[in-house]
Amino acid sequence: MPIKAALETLACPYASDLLRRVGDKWSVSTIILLESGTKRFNELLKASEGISQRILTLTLRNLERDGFVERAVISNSTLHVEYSLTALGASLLSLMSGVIKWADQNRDLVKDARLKFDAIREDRFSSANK
Amino acid sequence: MPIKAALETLACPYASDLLRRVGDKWSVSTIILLESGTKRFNELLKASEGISQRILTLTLRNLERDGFVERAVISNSTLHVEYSLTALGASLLSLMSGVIKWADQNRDLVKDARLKFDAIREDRFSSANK
DNA sequence: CGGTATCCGTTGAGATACTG
DNA sequence: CAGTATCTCAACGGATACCG
Repeated sequence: MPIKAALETLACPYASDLLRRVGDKWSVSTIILLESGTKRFNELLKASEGISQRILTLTLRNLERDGFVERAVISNSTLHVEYSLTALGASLLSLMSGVIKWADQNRDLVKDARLKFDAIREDRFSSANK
Repeated sequence: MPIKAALETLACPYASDLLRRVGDKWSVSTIILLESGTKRFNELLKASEGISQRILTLTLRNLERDGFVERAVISNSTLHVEYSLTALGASLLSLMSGVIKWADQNRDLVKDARLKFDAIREDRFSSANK
């Protein structure tokens, strides 16, 4: 039913918007890291292997902007910033859990499809490439 | 439970992969267009306002490669190509229907969060920009 | 009709160095 | 500690022209 509605209004801008936000390289893994509770910037940095400081900052800002993540500066003597999921972020995470489950259940089908597709393309161009 | 598992294996590559594929500009709307049945290339082109031939081709190739869409060349006198969802593609679409529903239900919360966030940033930089 | 080839501007992402 | 600044490279997306 939601799909029919989306079709009638031609495309579904809100879902596209969401998927583009969450379809970047680090957003989902960051949200997942925050599932187990509040984390500091450097905790997230260490837990996300391969991310740079700059990209983590951008990722967190984007998530914060959409209301999925909350940033709290703890006023101590030393600089201390804590990130946590908002209620909306937790809701998003439970949506993502469905996606994760689906991706896991169907990963072999996707893998096989790719192998098959790439093999055919390989055949088509093998003479030209050689 | 799937999230816990994903956390333990550190990140969820299959879901990230899926979201990046489906997080591009045209994949979801293309899949939605194919929900109502087989479509020809130019039907999809006309139904997707703003897309170019090249991008539609790339979008369809990617969807085909992952096994979500099937391409069939109809051997008539004139060139005729039909695209349709595979079973896997239909399954993906029903997953996406959940995403579409969520995005629709929470769009105001996201919108408000953005307005608030942007207003604060505006304040912070208004003196510098003026 | 259903594509490819080419070019080109914009955005995403990483490395590195510096700072309140 | 938690960022910002700057630079660089690659990927994405669009315009246009051509082709079997």
